Amino acid sequence: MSYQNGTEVVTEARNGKAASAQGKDTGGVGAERLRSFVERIERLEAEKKEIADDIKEVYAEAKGTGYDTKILRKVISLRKMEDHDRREQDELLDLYMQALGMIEE
Amino acid sequence: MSYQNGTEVVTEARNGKAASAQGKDTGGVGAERLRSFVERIERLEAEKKEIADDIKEVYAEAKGTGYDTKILRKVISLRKMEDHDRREQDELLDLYMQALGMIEE
Amino acid sequence: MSYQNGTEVVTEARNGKAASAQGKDTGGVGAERLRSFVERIERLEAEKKEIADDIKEVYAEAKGTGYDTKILRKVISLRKMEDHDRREQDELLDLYMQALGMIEE
Amino acid sequence: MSYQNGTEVVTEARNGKAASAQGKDTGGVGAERLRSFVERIERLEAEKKEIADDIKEVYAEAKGTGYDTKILRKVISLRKMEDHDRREQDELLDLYMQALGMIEE
DNA sequence: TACAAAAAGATACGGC
DNA sequence: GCCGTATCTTTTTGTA
Repeated sequence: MSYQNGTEVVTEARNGKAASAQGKDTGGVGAERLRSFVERIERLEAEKKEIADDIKEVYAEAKGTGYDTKILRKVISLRKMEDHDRREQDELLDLYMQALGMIEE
Repeated sequence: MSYQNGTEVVTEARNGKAASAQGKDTGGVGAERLRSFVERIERLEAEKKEIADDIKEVYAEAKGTGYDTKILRKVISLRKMEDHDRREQDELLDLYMQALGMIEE
Repeated sequence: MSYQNGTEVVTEARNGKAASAQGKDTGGVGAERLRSFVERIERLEAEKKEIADDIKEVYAEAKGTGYDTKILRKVISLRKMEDHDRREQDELLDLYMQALGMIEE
Repeated sequence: MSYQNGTEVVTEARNGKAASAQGKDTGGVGAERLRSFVERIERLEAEKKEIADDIKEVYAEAKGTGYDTKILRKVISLRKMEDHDRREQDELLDLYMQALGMIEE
Protein backbone atom coordinates (compact mmCIF):
# COMPACT_ATOMS: atom_id res chain seq x y z
CA MET A 1 0.00 0.00 0.00
CA SER A 2 1.26 3.42 -0.87
CA TYR A 3 1.60 6.31 1.49
CA GLN A 4 -1.33 7.86 -0.26
CA ASN A 5 -3.64 5.10 0.73
CA GLY A 6 -2.21 4.81 4.19
CA THR A 7 -2.66 8.50 4.71
CA GLU A 8 -6.12 8.45 3.30
CA VAL A 9 -7.23 5.77 5.62
CA VAL A 10 -5.63 7.48 8.53
CA THR A 11 -7.45 10.61 7.64
CA GLU A 12 -10.69 8.72 7.84
CA ALA A 13 -9.71 7.35 11.21
CA ARG A 14 -9.16 10.82 12.58
CA ASN A 15 -12.37 11.88 11.03
CA GLY A 16 -13.89 9.23 13.19
CA LYS A 17 -13.87 11.95 15.75
CA ALA A 18 -14.12 14.92 13.46
CA ALA A 19 -15.99 14.08 10.27
CA SER A 20 -18.01 10.90 10.67
CA ALA A 21 -19.36 12.29 13.90
CA GLN A 22 -21.09 14.65 11.55
CA GLY A 23 -22.80 11.70 9.97
CA LYS A 24 -20.65 11.18 6.95
CA ASP A 25 -17.90 8.62 6.34
CA THR A 26 -16.44 9.39 2.95
CA GLY A 27 -14.30 6.26 2.69
CA GLY A 28 -15.64 3.66 4.92
CA VAL A 29 -14.28 0.16 4.62
CA GLY A 30 -10.61 0.72 5.34
CA ALA A 31 -11.57 3.33 7.85
CA GLU A 32 -13.37 0.80 10.01
CA ARG A 33 -10.47 -1.56 9.92
CA LEU A 34 -8.01 1.12 10.86
CA ARG A 35 -10.29 2.39 13.58
CA SER A 36 -10.32 -1.10 14.99
CA PHE A 37 -6.52 -1.23 15.07
CA VAL A 38 -6.29 2.14 16.72
CA GLU A 39 -8.81 1.19 19.36
CA ARG A 40 -7.17 -2.13 20.11
CA ILE A 41 -3.81 -0.47 20.53
CA GLU A 42 -5.16 2.30 22.67
CA ARG A 43 -6.99 -0.19 24.83
CA LEU A 44 -3.82 -2.23 25.30
CA GLU A 45 -1.79 0.86 26.06
CA ALA A 46 -4.29 1.84 28.70
CA GLU A 47 -3.94 -1.61 30.29
CA LYS A 48 -0.20 -1.30 30.13
CA LYS A 49 -0.34 2.03 31.88
CA GLU A 50 -2.55 0.61 34.60
CA ILE A 51 -0.05 -2.12 35.30
CA ALA A 52 2.80 0.36 35.33
CA ASP A 53 0.86 2.33 37.91
CA ASP A 54 0.29 -0.84 39.92
CA ILE A 55 4.01 -1.44 39.94
CA LYS A 56 4.61 2.06 41.21
CA GLU A 57 2.07 1.44 43.94
CA VAL A 58 3.83 -1.72 45.05
CA TYR A 59 7.12 0.15 45.25
CA ALA A 60 5.39 2.86 47.25
CA GLU A 61 3.90 0.29 49.58
CA ALA A 62 7.28 -1.37 50.04
CA LYS A 63 8.78 2.01 50.79
CA GLY A 64 6.05 2.65 53.33
CA THR A 65 6.89 -0.67 54.99
CA GLY A 66 10.46 0.49 55.42
CA TYR A 67 12.23 -1.01 52.44
CA ASP A 68 14.75 0.95 50.44
CA THR A 69 13.24 1.10 46.96
CA LYS A 70 16.61 1.74 45.39
CA ILE A 71 17.82 -1.59 46.69
CA LEU A 72 14.55 -3.24 45.80
CA ARG A 73 14.76 -1.96 42.25
CA LYS A 74 18.29 -3.18 41.89
CA VAL A 75 17.36 -6.60 43.19
CA ILE A 76 14.52 -6.85 40.68
CA SER A 77 16.82 -5.65 37.94
CA LEU A 78 19.54 -8.15 38.84
CA ARG A 79 17.11 -11.04 38.91
CA LYS A 80 15.84 -10.02 35.50
CA MET A 81 19.35 -9.81 34.12
CA GLU A 82 20.33 -13.14 35.58
CA ASP A 83 17.26 -14.68 34.07
CA HIS A 84 18.16 -13.18 30.73
CA ASP A 85 21.75 -14.37 31.05
CA ARG A 86 20.59 -17.87 31.77
CA ARG A 87 18.44 -17.86 28.66
CA GLU A 88 21.36 -16.65 26.58
CA GLN A 89 23.59 -19.33 28.06
CA ASP A 90 21.01 -21.92 27.15
CA GLU A 91 20.94 -20.60 23.62
CA LEU A 92 24.70 -20.69 23.47
CA LEU A 93 24.67 -24.27 24.67
CA ASP A 94 22.18 -25.09 21.95
CA LEU A 95 24.48 -23.50 19.40
CA TYR A 96 27.41 -25.53 20.72
CA MET A 97 25.45 -28.72 20.52
CA GLN A 98 24.26 -27.93 17.03
CA ALA A 99 27.85 -27.23 16.00
CA LEU A 100 28.90 -30.54 17.50
CA GLY A 101 26.07 -32.36 15.81
CA MET A 102 24.60 -33.40 19.14
CA ILE A 103 21.22 -31.91 18.33
CA GLU A 104 19.42 -31.02 15.16
CA GLU A 105 19.04 -27.43 14.09
CA MET B 1 24.43 -16.27 42.88
CA SER B 2 21.11 -18.08 42.82
CA TYR B 3 17.79 -16.30 43.05
CA GLN B 4 17.19 -17.70 46.50
CA ASN B 5 20.44 -16.42 47.85
CA GLY B 6 20.02 -13.09 46.22
CA THR B 7 16.70 -12.62 47.87
CA GLU B 8 17.89 -13.82 51.23
CA VAL B 9 20.78 -11.43 51.35
CA VAL B 10 18.50 -8.55 50.60
CA THR B 11 16.16 -9.67 53.26
CA GLU B 12 18.83 -9.72 55.89
CA ALA B 13 20.23 -6.45 54.71
CA ARG B 14 16.90 -4.74 54.93
CA ASN B 15 16.11 -6.25 58.24
CA GLY B 16 19.25 -4.60 59.42
CA LYS B 17 17.33 -1.38 59.13
CA ALA B 18 13.68 -2.19 58.95
CA ALA B 19 13.21 -4.99 61.42
CA SER B 20 16.19 -4.85 63.72
CA ALA B 21 15.63 -1.14 64.11
CA GLN B 22 12.83 -2.29 66.38
CA GLY B 23 15.47 -3.99 68.46
CA LYS B 24 15.21 -7.50 67.14
CA ASP B 25 15.32 -9.33 63.86
CA THR B 26 12.53 -11.84 64.06
CA GLY B 27 14.37 -13.93 61.51
CA GLY B 28 12.19 -14.39 58.49
CA VAL B 29 9.10 -12.29 58.92
CA GLY B 30 10.62 -9.39 57.02
CA ALA B 31 12.00 -11.87 54.57
CA GLU B 32 8.54 -13.10 53.67
CA ARG B 33 7.32 -9.58 53.26
CA LEU B 34 10.14 -8.65 50.94
CA ARG B 35 9.75 -11.83 48.96
CA SER B 36 6.13 -10.94 48.51
CA PHE B 37 7.00 -7.50 47.17
CA VAL B 38 9.52 -8.94 44.76
CA GLU B 39 7.07 -11.52 43.50
CA ARG B 40 4.26 -9.02 43.08
CA ILE B 41 6.48 -6.69 41.10
CA GLU B 42 7.86 -9.46 38.95
CA ARG B 43 4.37 -10.75 38.27
CA LEU B 44 3.21 -7.30 37.24
CA GLU B 45 6.24 -6.76 35.05
CA ALA B 46 5.54 -10.06 33.33
CA GLU B 47 1.98 -8.92 32.66
CA LYS B 48 3.27 -5.61 31.38
CA LYS B 49 5.58 -7.38 29.02
CA GLU B 50 2.76 -9.58 27.72
CA ILE B 51 0.72 -6.52 26.90
CA ALA B 52 3.68 -4.85 25.25
CA ASP B 53 4.03 -7.95 23.11
CA ASP B 54 0.33 -7.85 22.30
CA ILE B 55 0.72 -4.28 21.12
CA LYS B 56 3.58 -5.31 18.89
CA GLU B 57 1.41 -8.06 17.47
CA VAL B 58 -1.38 -5.64 16.65
CA TYR B 59 1.08 -3.39 14.84
CA ALA B 60 2.37 -6.42 12.96
CA GLU B 61 -1.16 -7.41 12.02
CA ALA B 62 -1.90 -3.87 10.85
CA LYS B 63 1.25 -3.98 8.80
CA GLY B 64 0.18 -7.28 7.27
CA THR B 65 -3.12 -5.68 6.35
CA GLY B 66 -1.23 -3.02 4.47
CA TYR B 67 -1.07 -0.15 6.91
CA ASP B 68 2.07 1.87 7.32
CA THR B 69 2.98 1.33 10.98
CA LYS B 70 5.01 4.49 11.09
CA ILE B 71 1.95 6.52 10.25
CA LEU B 72 -0.21 4.40 12.51
CA ARG B 73 2.13 5.06 15.42
CA LYS B 74 2.00 8.76 14.63
CA VAL B 75 -1.77 8.67 14.74
CA ILE B 76 -1.79 6.95 18.11
CA SER B 77 0.73 9.41 19.39
CA LEU B 78 -1.22 12.41 18.14
CA ARG B 79 -4.42 11.13 19.67
CA LYS B 80 -2.60 10.64 22.95
CA MET B 81 -1.33 14.20 22.85
CA GLU B 82 -4.73 15.54 21.95
CA ASP B 83 -6.15 13.54 24.80
CA HIS B 84 -3.54 15.04 27.08
CA ASP B 85 -4.29 18.52 25.84
CA ARG B 86 -7.97 17.94 26.39
CA ARG B 87 -7.33 16.82 29.96
CA GLU B 88 -5.26 19.92 30.57
CA GLN B 89 -8.04 22.04 29.19
CA ASP B 90 -10.50 20.23 31.43
CA GLU B 91 -8.29 20.89 34.42
CA LEU B 92 -8.00 24.51 33.45
CA LEU B 93 -11.75 24.73 33.15
CA ASP B 94 -12.09 23.15 36.58
CA LEU B 95 -9.74 25.76 37.99
CA TYR B 96 -11.81 28.54 36.46
CA MET B 97 -15.00 27.07 37.79
CA GLN B 98 -13.49 26.61 41.22
CA ALA B 99 -12.31 30.19 41.15
CA LEU B 100 -15.83 31.28 40.25
CA GLY B 101 -17.34 29.13 42.96
CA MET B 102 -19.23 27.07 40.43
CA ILE B 103 -17.78 23.80 41.76
CA GLU B 104 -16.17 22.79 45.03
CA GLU B 105 -12.46 22.05 45.32
CA MET C 1 22.08 22.79 -0.59
CA SER C 2 25.82 22.72 0.02
CA TYR C 3 27.36 21.72 3.32
CA GLN C 4 28.52 25.23 3.98
CA ASN C 5 25.13 26.70 3.40
CA GLY C 6 23.45 24.01 5.40
CA THR C 7 25.55 24.87 8.37
CA GLU C 8 25.16 28.57 7.92
CA VAL C 9 21.43 28.35 7.81
CA VAL C 10 21.31 26.31 10.95
CA THR C 11 23.73 28.62 12.61
CA GLU C 12 21.61 31.61 11.89
CA ALA C 13 18.57 29.75 12.94
CA ARG C 14 20.11 28.95 16.28
CA ASN C 15 21.37 32.44 16.72
CA GLY C 16 17.83 33.47 16.26
CA LYS C 17 17.23 31.92 19.63
CA ALA C 18 20.56 31.61 21.36
CA ALA C 19 22.32 34.76 20.36
CA SER C 20 19.71 37.24 19.30
CA ALA C 21 17.63 36.32 22.31
CA GLN C 22 20.20 38.40 24.10
CA GLY C 23 19.15 41.25 21.90
CA LYS C 24 21.68 41.01 19.12
CA ASP C 25 23.08 38.53 16.67
CA THR C 26 26.80 38.89 17.11
CA GLY C 27 27.15 37.87 13.50
CA GLY C 28 29.27 34.79 13.30
CA VAL C 29 30.61 34.20 16.78
CA GLY C 30 27.93 31.69 17.62
CA ALA C 31 28.31 30.32 14.12
CA GLU C 32 31.94 29.48 14.69
CA ARG C 33 31.14 27.80 17.95
CA LEU C 34 28.43 25.70 16.43
CA ARG C 35 30.60 24.81 13.46
CA SER C 36 33.23 23.64 15.90
CA PHE C 37 30.76 21.37 17.70
CA VAL C 38 29.52 19.93 14.43
CA GLU C 39 33.04 19.23 13.23
CA ARG C 40 34.11 17.62 16.48
CA ILE C 41 31.09 15.35 16.47
CA GLU C 42 31.51 14.42 12.84
CA ARG C 43 35.15 13.65 13.39
CA LEU C 44 34.34 11.41 16.33
CA GLU C 45 31.57 9.68 14.42
CA ALA C 46 33.99 8.96 11.60
CA GLU C 47 36.37 7.37 14.10
CA LYS C 48 33.52 5.38 15.56
CA LYS C 49 32.57 4.12 12.16
CA GLU C 50 36.14 3.04 11.44
CA ILE C 51 36.21 1.00 14.60
CA ALA C 52 32.84 -0.53 13.79
CA ASP C 53 34.26 -1.53 10.44
CA ASP C 54 37.32 -3.00 12.13
CA ILE C 55 35.05 -5.10 14.30
CA LYS C 56 33.24 -6.37 11.23
CA GLU C 57 36.57 -7.26 9.71
CA VAL C 58 37.57 -9.27 12.74
CA TYR C 59 34.31 -11.19 12.59
CA ALA C 60 34.89 -11.79 8.90
CA GLU C 61 38.41 -13.01 9.58
CA ALA C 62 37.16 -15.32 12.33
CA LYS C 63 34.58 -16.66 9.94
CA GLY C 64 37.27 -17.26 7.33
CA THR C 65 39.24 -19.20 9.92
CA GLY C 66 36.29 -21.49 10.41
CA TYR C 67 34.56 -20.04 13.44
CA ASP C 68 30.82 -19.73 13.62
CA THR C 69 30.20 -16.01 13.95
CA LYS C 70 26.82 -16.54 15.49
CA ILE C 71 28.43 -18.40 18.36
CA LEU C 72 31.23 -15.91 18.54
CA ARG C 73 28.77 -13.03 18.76
CA LYS C 74 26.82 -14.75 21.48
CA VAL C 75 29.98 -15.41 23.46
CA ILE C 76 30.98 -11.76 23.22
CA SER C 77 27.48 -10.74 24.17
CA LEU C 78 27.36 -13.08 27.16
CA ARG C 79 30.69 -11.87 28.44
CA LYS C 80 29.48 -8.30 28.17
CA MET C 81 26.30 -9.12 30.04
CA GLU C 82 28.16 -10.98 32.75
CA ASP C 83 30.48 -8.05 33.14
CA HIS C 84 27.49 -5.77 33.47
CA ASP C 85 25.86 -8.11 35.98
CA ARG C 86 28.98 -8.13 38.07
CA ARG C 87 29.00 -4.34 38.20
CA GLU C 88 25.37 -4.31 39.24
CA GLN C 89 26.04 -6.88 41.94
CA ASP C 90 28.86 -4.72 43.22
CA GLU C 91 26.54 -1.73 43.31
CA LEU C 92 23.95 -3.77 45.14
CA LEU C 93 26.53 -4.85 47.67
CA ASP C 94 27.47 -1.21 48.19
CA LEU C 95 23.82 -0.39 48.76
CA TYR C 96 23.56 -3.21 51.32
CA MET C 97 26.62 -2.01 53.13
CA GLN C 98 25.35 1.54 53.13
CA ALA C 99 22.03 0.35 54.51
CA LEU C 100 23.86 -1.56 57.24
CA GLY C 101 26.06 1.41 58.05
CA MET C 102 29.18 -0.48 57.08
CA ILE C 103 30.26 2.17 54.59
CA GLU C 104 29.42 5.82 54.15
CA GLU C 105 27.16 7.02 51.38
CA MET D 1 30.32 -19.24 35.14
CA SER D 2 33.56 -17.27 35.16
CA TYR D 3 34.88 -15.46 32.11
CA GLN D 4 37.75 -17.88 31.78
CA ASN D 5 35.52 -20.88 31.82
CA GLY D 6 33.11 -19.33 29.42
CA THR D 7 35.86 -18.90 26.88
CA GLU D 8 37.24 -22.34 27.41
CA VAL D 9 33.95 -23.97 26.74
CA VAL D 10 33.58 -22.08 23.54
CA THR D 11 37.02 -23.02 22.49
CA GLU D 12 36.45 -26.67 22.95
CA ALA D 13 33.09 -26.53 21.31
CA ARG D 14 34.45 -24.76 18.27
CA ASN D 15 37.36 -27.06 17.99
CA GLY D 16 34.81 -29.72 17.46
CA LYS D 17 34.33 -28.22 14.06
CA ALA D 18 37.15 -25.84 13.28
CA ALA D 19 40.18 -27.72 14.50
CA SER D 20 39.11 -31.33 14.64
CA ALA D 21 37.63 -30.99 11.19
CA GLN D 22 41.22 -31.08 10.07
CA GLY D 23 41.41 -34.47 11.67
CA LYS D 24 42.79 -33.62 15.05
CA ASP D 25 42.30 -31.18 17.86
CA THR D 26 45.83 -30.05 18.65
CA GLY D 27 44.62 -29.13 22.09
CA GLY D 28 44.93 -25.42 22.53
CA VAL D 29 46.04 -23.99 19.22
CA GLY D 30 42.51 -23.23 18.11
CA ALA D 31 41.80 -22.05 21.61
CA GLU D 32 44.46 -19.41 21.40
CA ARG D 33 43.19 -18.26 18.08
CA LEU D 34 39.66 -17.91 19.32
CA ARG D 35 40.79 -16.15 22.46
CA SER D 36 42.65 -13.72 20.25
CA PHE D 37 39.52 -12.99 18.23
CA VAL D 38 37.49 -12.43 21.35
CA GLU D 39 40.08 -10.12 22.83
CA ARG D 40 40.47 -8.11 19.64
CA ILE D 41 36.75 -7.61 19.36
CA GLU D 42 36.35 -6.69 23.00
CA ARG D 43 39.23 -4.25 22.76
CA LEU D 44 37.68 -2.61 19.70
CA GLU D 45 34.29 -2.44 21.33
CA ALA D 46 35.83 -0.74 24.33
CA GLU D 47 37.40 1.84 22.03
CA LYS D 48 34.10 2.29 20.27
CA LYS D 49 32.39 2.90 23.57
CA GLU D 50 34.97 5.49 24.57
CA ILE D 51 34.34 7.41 21.40
CA ALA D 52 30.59 7.14 21.87
CA ASP D 53 31.08 8.63 25.33
CA ASP D 54 33.19 11.40 23.86
CA ILE D 55 30.39 12.21 21.47
CA LYS D 56 27.93 12.39 24.34
CA GLU D 57 30.29 14.76 26.11
CA VAL D 58 30.45 17.06 23.12
CA TYR D 59 26.67 17.12 22.94
CA ALA D 60 26.55 17.89 26.65
CA GLU D 61 29.04 20.69 26.20
CA ALA D 62 27.04 22.10 23.32
CA LYS D 63 23.93 21.93 25.48
CA GLY D 64 25.73 23.76 28.25
CA THR D 65 26.65 26.45 25.75
CA GLY D 66 22.99 26.93 24.97
CA TYR D 67 22.46 24.81 21.90
CA ASP D 68 19.46 22.62 21.50
CA THR D 69 20.91 19.13 21.17
CA LYS D 70 17.83 17.84 19.41
CA ILE D 71 18.35 20.34 16.64
CA LEU D 72 22.08 19.75 16.67
CA ARG D 73 21.52 16.04 16.17
CA LYS D 74 19.19 16.83 13.32
CA VAL D 75 21.85 18.97 11.68
CA ILE D 76 24.45 16.25 11.96
CA SER D 77 21.97 13.75 10.58
CA LEU D 78 21.05 15.98 7.65
CA ARG D 79 24.67 16.60 6.79
CA LYS D 80 25.26 12.87 6.86
CA MET D 81 22.40 12.30 4.47
CA GLU D 82 23.57 15.04 2.19
CA ASP D 83 27.01 13.54 2.25
CA HIS D 84 25.52 10.23 1.25
CA ASP D 85 23.59 11.83 -1.57
CA ARG D 86 26.71 13.58 -2.80
CA ARG D 87 28.62 10.30 -2.87
CA GLU D 88 25.85 8.70 -4.88
CA GLN D 89 25.95 11.58 -7.31
CA ASP D 90 29.72 11.21 -7.58
CA GLU D 91 29.30 7.52 -8.32
CA LEU D 92 26.71 8.32 -10.94
CA LEU D 93 29.03 10.85 -12.50
CA ASP D 94 31.77 8.25 -12.59
CA LEU D 95 29.45 5.88 -14.37
CA TYR D 96 28.65 8.51 -16.97
CA MET D 97 32.28 9.29 -17.51
CA GLN D 98 33.15 5.63 -17.76
CA ALA D 99 30.38 5.17 -20.32
CA LEU D 100 31.77 8.08 -22.28
CA GLY D 101 35.28 6.70 -22.06
CA MET D 102 36.46 9.73 -20.16
CA ILE D 103 37.84 7.61 -17.31
CA GLU D 104 38.89 4.01 -17.00
CA GLU D 105 36.89 1.47 -15.04
C1' DT E 1 18.16 17.51 35.67
C1' DA E 2 20.56 13.47 34.84
C1' DC E 3 20.19 8.73 34.49
C1' DA E 4 18.39 4.42 32.97
C1' DA E 5 15.01 1.54 30.61
C1' DA E 6 11.96 0.96 26.60
C1' DA E 7 10.71 1.66 21.96
C1' DA E 8 11.73 2.79 17.25
C1' DG E 9 14.51 2.76 13.55
C1' DA E 10 18.57 1.50 10.77
C1' DT E 11 21.63 -1.77 9.36
C1' DA E 12 23.70 -6.24 8.45
C1' DC E 13 23.62 -11.04 8.15
C1' DG E 14 22.20 -15.61 6.49
C1' DG E 15 18.76 -18.35 3.96
C1' DC E 16 16.43 -19.48 -0.22
C1' DG F 1 20.62 -11.58 -5.45
C1' DC F 2 16.82 -10.34 -2.73
C1' DC F 3 14.07 -10.87 1.32
C1' DG F 4 13.15 -11.82 6.08
C1' DT F 5 15.26 -11.98 10.33
C1' DA F 6 18.14 -10.45 13.84
C1' DT F 7 21.40 -7.38 15.81
C1' DC F 8 22.79 -2.96 16.81
C1' DT F 9 21.98 2.10 17.21
C1' DT F 10 19.43 5.86 18.25
C1' DT F 11 15.60 8.25 20.21
C1' DT F 12 12.17 8.69 23.51
C1' DT F 13 10.19 8.14 27.84
C1' DG F 14 9.93 7.70 32.73
C1' DT F 15 11.98 7.95 37.16
C1' DA F 16 14.83 9.19 41.06
